[in-house]
Amino acid sequence: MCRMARPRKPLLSRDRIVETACALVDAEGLAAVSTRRLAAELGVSGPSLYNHFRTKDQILEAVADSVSAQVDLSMFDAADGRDWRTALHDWAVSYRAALTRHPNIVPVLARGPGRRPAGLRLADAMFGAMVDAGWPPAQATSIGALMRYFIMGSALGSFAGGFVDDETAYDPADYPHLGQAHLLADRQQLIDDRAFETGLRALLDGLALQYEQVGGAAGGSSAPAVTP
Amino acid sequence: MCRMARPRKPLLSRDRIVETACALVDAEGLAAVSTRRLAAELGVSGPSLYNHFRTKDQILEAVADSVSAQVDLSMFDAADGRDWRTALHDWAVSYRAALTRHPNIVPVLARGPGRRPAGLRLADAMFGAMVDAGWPPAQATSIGALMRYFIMGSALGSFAGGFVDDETAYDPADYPHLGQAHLLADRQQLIDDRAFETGLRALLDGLALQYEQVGGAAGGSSAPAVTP
DNA sequence: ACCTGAACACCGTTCAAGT
DNA sequence: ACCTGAACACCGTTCAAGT
Repeated sequence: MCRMARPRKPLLSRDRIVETACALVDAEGLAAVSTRRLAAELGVSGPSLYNHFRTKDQILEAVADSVSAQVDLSMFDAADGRDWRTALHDWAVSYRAALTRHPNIVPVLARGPGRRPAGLRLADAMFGAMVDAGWPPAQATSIGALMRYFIMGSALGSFAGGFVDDETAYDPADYPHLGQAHLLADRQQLIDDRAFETGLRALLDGLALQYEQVGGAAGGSSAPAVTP
Repeated sequence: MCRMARPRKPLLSRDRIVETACALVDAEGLAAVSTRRLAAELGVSGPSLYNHFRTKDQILEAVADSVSAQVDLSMFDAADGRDWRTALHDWAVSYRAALTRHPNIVPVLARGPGRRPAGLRLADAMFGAMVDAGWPPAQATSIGALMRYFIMGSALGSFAGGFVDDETAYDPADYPHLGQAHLLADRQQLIDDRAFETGLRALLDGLALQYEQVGGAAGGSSAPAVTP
């Protein structure tokens, strides 16, 4: 039919692999991703993937990075150091929202940014914003770390979902205070949302206290800097 | 030589399997634990394990629970509700210490207590102590959850170790604030320790603020209770 | 350049067989 | 009761072969 020799389009691309892998992880979990299964989902045979990624792990890393890329960083743009608290809050909420949209990939994200570009952009933006806001670099590093602990921990496993949804699971003789624990599974999202908000507020309140002691405001962009 | 027919001791026991599995996880990571490898370490063949555990996952659950059992809970014994802050601090430190002694099993622990006895004892003790200290049950649940987020997150992956130890890894053109990030890998433990202490202090400071608002002290054992 | 089938050295788990 | 070898249906990855 067609006389012109047109180049056949490749069946696969990195983007298509990452998208399909992400959908598979979301739908069936990390364990469901085998190279053969993923390839089948893409309509090719297993080894084909190795033309586009060096290992299966790099596919998962790419999925993780695509999730990191969904985190809003625009709150750090306003170079006004005075509002570090609001920025940190909004960033944390956006970060957690991205993770809870794809909870099954969190264990991969939790390994750290490594060489993943979106993960590094995220770390860079928040560290820079804290330093601009007047936090000493060592403290800004601590804030980056502790926010990460809290956010990853909150997304890694539901607290409520960690209990079994079975009335008879927790004998009051063994665990006198866990009588209602099996109910947690029901209201998972509500309980985890509330705990996250409570913890985030406590964290920010506590950091604000430390910010006063460190005299952070002096380093902000709206005041003369005292540190180099 | 021996005339008496003495019953031959079984080669395996649940305890010996758990101990060996824990040592293997510590030394070589979760990925190194296959039933065949673990069995070889124990001097038996792979399928033998199934006489003592129903699945490989249950072996890992048992390892995780043995780590939970190392967490000190004695600070919750003193039924004196007034010192919830100190108790919570000491508990968090002991919890994290247990996890960082066995970091490779943390992903399993992070799935939640489920039906693991030591994990449930831990949740029960801390929830009970917070309620005794005057926290309303819903708030005590939030505290249990948010402490868990923070502690698990801090143990799950080193923040510092999540960066690559390579001077050329982070181009300042791409990541203007990550110039020193490759140094983090060097001082991993120091940086993570400091971030944990900073975060824990902030969390407790923030919770103390909320405790005042909730009028928590009124429910403590040293004052007349106002709630049923 | 990109995809394939065959192959290698592994997996977790089951089961009939031994003691 | 507890351990074994053989077997099943899988893995991730390599590689020579095709286009």
